[in-house]
Amino acid sequence: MVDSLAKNSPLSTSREDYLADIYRIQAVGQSANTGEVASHLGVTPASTSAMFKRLAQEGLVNYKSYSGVSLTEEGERAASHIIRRHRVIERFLTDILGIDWERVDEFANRMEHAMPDEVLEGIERLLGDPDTCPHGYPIPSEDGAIALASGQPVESLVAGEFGVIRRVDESDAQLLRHLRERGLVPGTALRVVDANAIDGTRTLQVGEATLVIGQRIARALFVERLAGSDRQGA
Amino acid sequence: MVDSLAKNSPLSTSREDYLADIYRIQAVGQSANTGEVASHLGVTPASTSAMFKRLAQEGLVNYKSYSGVSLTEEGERAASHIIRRHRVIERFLTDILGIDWERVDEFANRMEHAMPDEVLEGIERLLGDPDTCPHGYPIPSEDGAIALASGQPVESLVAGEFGVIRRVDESDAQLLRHLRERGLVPGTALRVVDANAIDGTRTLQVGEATLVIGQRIARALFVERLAGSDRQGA
DNA sequence: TAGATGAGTTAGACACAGCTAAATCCGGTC
DNA sequence: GACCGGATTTAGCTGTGTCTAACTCATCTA
Ligand SMILES: [Mn+2]
Ligand SMILES: [Mn+2]
Ligand SMILES: [Mn+2]
Ligand SMILES: [Mn+2]
Repeated sequence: MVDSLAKNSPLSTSREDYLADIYRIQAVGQSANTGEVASHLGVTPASTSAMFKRLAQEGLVNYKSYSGVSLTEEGERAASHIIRRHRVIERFLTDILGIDWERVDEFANRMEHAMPDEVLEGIERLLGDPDTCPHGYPIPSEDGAIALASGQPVESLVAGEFGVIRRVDESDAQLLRHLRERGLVPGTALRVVDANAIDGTRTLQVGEATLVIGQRIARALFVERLAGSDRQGA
Repeated sequence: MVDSLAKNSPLSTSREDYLADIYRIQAVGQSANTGEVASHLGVTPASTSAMFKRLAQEGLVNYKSYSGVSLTEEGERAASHIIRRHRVIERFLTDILGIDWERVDEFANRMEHAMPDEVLEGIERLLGDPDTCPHGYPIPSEDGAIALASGQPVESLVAGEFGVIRRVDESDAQLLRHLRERGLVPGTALRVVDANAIDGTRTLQVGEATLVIGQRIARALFVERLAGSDRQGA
């Protein structure tokens, strides 16, 4: 309590990156421990340990030695603010500047710390207040409210089912490029033609094309299942 | 020479700000001494002195103790690159986002350090490769070439002369707001109706309106003189 | 249940970029 | 030509965020 008197001083770039990473880890239900965060951010566990202590000191996380951190209410507010920036910037880069979606995370990761609020709002207006980043993840509103990440993995669909891609795993640029080149992006409709139980491959109908995907991709595509899941031959 | 082996590592935010400031000082023919730079950047002379030493070490400036710095060729290249970013971002903020021109310097000053080259190029394309920042200062090309700052102060015009505003002093946000509110922006044509020798005020004809300006503004507006400088009554 | 093992923390160091206070220099003034 | 005052530099310190190396803890195994 004593610490949070010097309020409203902006968080350092490093703090913002740590908080956002903790947020993303928590969002998928994992626990944010030292090693996890360290490897995501490309720093040593020692550095992460030191930062956990600082963040705890400042009331942004709850920190129990040897067992990781969780965001406090204040930390969550700060984190969602950065995530919001990150995702809006990604949208800007793809939609307005035409940059490939596998590169925008890296760029947004730098820009997110330097964007004044007014500029972010201007960009949002320009974009028409988008709901998600280009990869389909929800953009938190200014008060921190955020929709649930939508969709279930294609892996969970059985032969004959229809779905629309709502979101894709955005953690690997190679994978993202691969998906883009095949048109596997949010908004695309598909049908699972066949699921091969032996080797885990699936055959998808995407528009006119048919393509076979493996487990990796079946787990990276999150779809909204459509009602017309009729038996395949008809 | 020995130092510049570890090339291409990006310059720190601080170094970029110092270099850009030295560049701007040199561009108006002044010499970049410790006090000047310190007061522009809002740091102490001691800090500036330390930075001068670092920049000299790295081959970015020539530094003679007690007599200031000048940019080396390499330093000038780096500086013009930052100035370029700064001015392109300013254009983006005014032209695309509609932010008032008296606020964009502050924003651009943060954003200029975090903008990847590809993003800057995308923004330039979007803007149609502008020649100047919103205040009329030339944008250096990617190879560092830069046009001369155009125009002569309104102060140098005599009664009856016509001019078009090409550039305005951008160092004071208050002044910029004042100018904007009166339509005194690049591209605006004006005529000097009268120059009062006693108190230094001038009467300008701007479109339909007539307005009286003092010395401060007469020195802040840089115009291109137009040929039709006919005597006033006839 | 006593180690072994691997994850996590601490200790000590470094680079950066800022500060204050105390020298020091340099360009005039007398 | 000595001296004075303001500008500049130096000395010493701080805070941030990183690292490596050495440690300590928690847990799982034998
Ligand atoms: Mn970041
Ligand atoms: Mn994304
Ligand atoms: Mn800057
Ligand atoms: Mn400008």
